[in-house]
Amino acid sequence: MSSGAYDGWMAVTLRDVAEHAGVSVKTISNVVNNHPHISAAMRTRVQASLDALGYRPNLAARQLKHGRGGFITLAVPQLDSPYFSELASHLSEQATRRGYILLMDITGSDVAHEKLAMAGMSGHMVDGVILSPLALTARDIEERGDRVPLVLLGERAVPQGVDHISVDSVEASHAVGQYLIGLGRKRLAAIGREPVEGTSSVRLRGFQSAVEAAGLRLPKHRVVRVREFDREHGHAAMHQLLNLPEHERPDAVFAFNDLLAIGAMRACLERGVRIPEDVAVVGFDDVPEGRFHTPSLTTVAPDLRTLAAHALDRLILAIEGGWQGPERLFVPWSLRIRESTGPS
Amino acid sequence: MSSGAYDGWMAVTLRDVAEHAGVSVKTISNVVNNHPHISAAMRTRVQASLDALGYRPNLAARQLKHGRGGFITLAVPQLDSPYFSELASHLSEQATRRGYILLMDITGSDVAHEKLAMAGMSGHMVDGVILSPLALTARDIEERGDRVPLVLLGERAVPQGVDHISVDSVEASHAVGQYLIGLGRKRLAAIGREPVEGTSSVRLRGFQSAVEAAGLRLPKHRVVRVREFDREHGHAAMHQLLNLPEHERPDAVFAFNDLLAIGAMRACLERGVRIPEDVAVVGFDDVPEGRFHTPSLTTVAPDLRTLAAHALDRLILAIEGGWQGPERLFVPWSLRIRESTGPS
DNA sequence: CCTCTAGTTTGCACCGTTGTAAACGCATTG
DNA sequence: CAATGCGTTTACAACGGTGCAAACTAGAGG
Repeated sequence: MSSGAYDGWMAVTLRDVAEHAGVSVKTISNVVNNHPHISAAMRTRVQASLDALGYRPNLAARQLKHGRGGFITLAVPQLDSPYFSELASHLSEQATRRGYILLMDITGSDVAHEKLAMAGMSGHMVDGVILSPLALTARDIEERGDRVPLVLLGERAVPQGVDHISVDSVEASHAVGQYLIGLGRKRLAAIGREPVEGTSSVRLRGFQSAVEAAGLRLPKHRVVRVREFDREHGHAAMHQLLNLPEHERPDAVFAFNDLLAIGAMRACLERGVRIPEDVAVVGFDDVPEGRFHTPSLTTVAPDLRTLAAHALDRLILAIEGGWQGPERLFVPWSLRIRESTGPS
Repeated sequence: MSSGAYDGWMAVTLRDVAEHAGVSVKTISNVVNNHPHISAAMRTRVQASLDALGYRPNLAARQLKHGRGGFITLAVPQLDSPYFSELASHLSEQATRRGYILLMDITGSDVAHEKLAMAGMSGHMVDGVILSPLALTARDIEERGDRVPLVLLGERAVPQGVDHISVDSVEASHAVGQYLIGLGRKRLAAIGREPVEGTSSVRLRGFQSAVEAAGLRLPKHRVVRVREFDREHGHAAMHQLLNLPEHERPDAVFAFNDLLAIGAMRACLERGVRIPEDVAVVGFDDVPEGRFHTPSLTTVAPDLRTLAAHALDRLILAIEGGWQGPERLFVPWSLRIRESTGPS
């Protein structure tokens, strides 16, 4: 081969070890995979050669042979958001513990990219996919051709026939609404409505039901639409709310994630609006940043560790052939009350 | 569900396509890799079969054949820190664009894990490693047996003979010192000294040189040691500084990363210390969180995009066999002045 | 002493793809 | 019309590892 990836360094193969130990290739393979029925003498002898040469199995060859790769893809819209990077951390750690390697695929909320990820990305190396869809519709997912094991995360696009894991946003958002109303707040607002069916619609539904159950209203102009769930959009959205006429201005805001909430709080500061005296703010996700923010942020904390565990349970079940049918799982959550809503 | 005749799920191989098109396997391969010297007629005919069957090349086989895997590992101590997740984002995106897939390996600043990562992790699939060492010493790195192409990031452990890329922390920290002194601050402090040679010693050196050049002092008790660079430790460290006797208490603090700074600011709030009036605070990294914090954080912004680009340039050079010897590269940085140090 | 088993070890084919070199056209030439 | 050449297609052998079944050990039993 021409291309000199110079450096005579050549990987040690089973053949090399076999030669060194003076036995057949298959025997080495047997020892490596510790098959039963190997004599103790042989085992130690082979092990010595193995160590001497520093053998490392070639994963590519292995997976080519028995068709499975040991890779799982996590496809998320972005990594540089604390929610996703924390999720990725948990998944990566737990996947490693279970003998899989987690690949990360950043889709950038691009439909084409999400479809590609869903199809198992780059061919046959990927045994399963954990997808947090943002752009994909339920139909897109239903109609996927490939049959790579798939687990969906998050609130968006819930098609039939696919495993789906999330926090129960409706319930949690309902609790947020009740909590704010319990504080005596009357003019509630929400930040984070999106154009498509997804996270926001679910959270809005729960929140709205609590508001209406209390005989209050959540008028359209106090539900602000955003394009992305980041600080900048939260910031802009809050300014919009503060531009409302005095008697319409909110005294409590539920932002559908923490980043939006943090942006919103910044806007309050700029306008001299006090938190929590003038406006109470609640987020969703419990990112570490919210705990150290001034004021610290009241939020819904989903149990990400459990989320990751469930996702891997279901995915590995499907990969290893024990899948019995789709499940819809919810993970625990809790409301973390902090300074942004004042003393309870 | 729909999609015609070929549905029974089995990966489509070159052989299947060859049969379908009535030509040899190699011809299909040629078309897929668009080799020269293929007649237009053949090309369209094969393409038709390719599309009809939905062929996807099997990466495992491909890499088994030509020995290279197309994978790069990024090994970082943690992902759930905004600095690393942002870095990972850039690297992942740029790696994909260059035809490599980025694997992430979270070492948890564990020596053994870092060594493993450095050795190319999981056998032969990984063509190169980008490592941000935290626990490894320069000797560990020098003595590595494997010869997997390696690029180091960050300030720690700079051995001979290995590519190394970072921001020039000494210079940047010097600038931070000068800036604070220029604001009229006299009792400077630093947060983030570590037990071992690394990021902190470099930043401390630059900062200290500026302080001393101005005829001031940076006494030991105003340089606080931390075990980790996170908000909690910054918080504790600042409390420690605020416990100093009145005349020793700092009027300016340089935290060696933004998370420490954010924790420190929280401590100030708790003690009723005003920022920037009583204490000016500066961080390092320019994480998005600092821009939206109250007060927003003055910090050193390294150019992560360039950092990622350089790292990949060097690594891919080594992988593809054009490496001429180690280089030490610095990426641009800038000082972002915000509320935590007041109007300049 | 020979057969039978059970326990070990081995040879071989094959996973899907591609490099190499040889075979096949087909058209241009002497 | 045969010789030459070029562009196109094909057969075959790898890459490294593992499933399968055959081949070899011994020790047990007849």
